[in-house]
Amino acid sequence: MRLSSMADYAVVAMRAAALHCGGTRTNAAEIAAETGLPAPTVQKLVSRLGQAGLLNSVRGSGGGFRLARPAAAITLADIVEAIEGPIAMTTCATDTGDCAIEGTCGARPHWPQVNRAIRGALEQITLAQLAQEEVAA
Amino acid sequence: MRLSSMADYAVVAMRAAALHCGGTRTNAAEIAAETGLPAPTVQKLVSRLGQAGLLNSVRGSGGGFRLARPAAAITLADIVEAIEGPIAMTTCATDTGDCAIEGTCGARPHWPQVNRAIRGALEQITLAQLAQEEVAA
DNA sequence: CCTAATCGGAGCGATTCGTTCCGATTAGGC
DNA sequence: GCCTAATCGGAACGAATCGCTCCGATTAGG
Repeated sequence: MRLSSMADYAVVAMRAAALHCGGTRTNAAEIAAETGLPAPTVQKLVSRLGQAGLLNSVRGSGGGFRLARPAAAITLADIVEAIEGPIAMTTCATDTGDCAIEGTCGARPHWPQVNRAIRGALEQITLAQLAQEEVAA
Repeated sequence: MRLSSMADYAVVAMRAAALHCGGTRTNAAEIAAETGLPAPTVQKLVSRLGQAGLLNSVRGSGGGFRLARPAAAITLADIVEAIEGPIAMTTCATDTGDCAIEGTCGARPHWPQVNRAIRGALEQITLAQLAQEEVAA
């Protein structure tokens, strides 16, 4: 019920990237300096975020990355899924057959409902909202 | 973003306990047999759940435990908090001062809002709903 | 008073997570 | 056209948490 540190840092890093909203490319070192996160960790984060399609990255000298979509079109659910994989409370919701009590688990049919509720809550928070200084009422 | 196996099992165990709704005491071994969970694990679960006040346990020969409240008055949030502690996406939401980037973390003011949304989603699911065979629309 | 059964807490092993380092790739300068 | 420098991408190591199991404390029943 607590998201991993990597996902936590990813949100912070994405917020920092969003503050470069003018379309100017930034790089991992700059994000690390602005956020105070360890530089290698930021590198790993942008790598994962790039694979997920949230960041467009350019390699080589003078390269860097920028948001692939407007900040308003990126939600917390997108960022969390990019780092942690599908949002699911239980393993049985995504994988099949690896649960020993699958046969007798009467709670299983109810998990999709819970997952939808959680995911819906995260989809309502956009990166644009997080980029604001003040918290919305 | 994925709850621990212990919390997952706790939900299954609590559901099994709720099926003994007639007020009859059950014991850890019985729950283990019904759910297929390892008996020692069930013992640890009921211990934690008893401390949290969700189960009333009676020790000694012929002892056991039963729900401390009606199933409709126990929510997923209660069970998860009993096993995993306070529901919080980030550590900075509960603890203070242990975050290295606390000063520069602009995302921090927004986390309470997220936490409330998640917790609200879990509070809407009661143990009585989980005890039903069919999933509610 | 003794025995048996159950809850409660402590210890160990395994898996995952987080961090760090090194290689592959590409733009810029000579 | 070639070389250099800078950046992303993936792989390996160490640490911490989590999950499982065993043993002791407590209490009802005989």
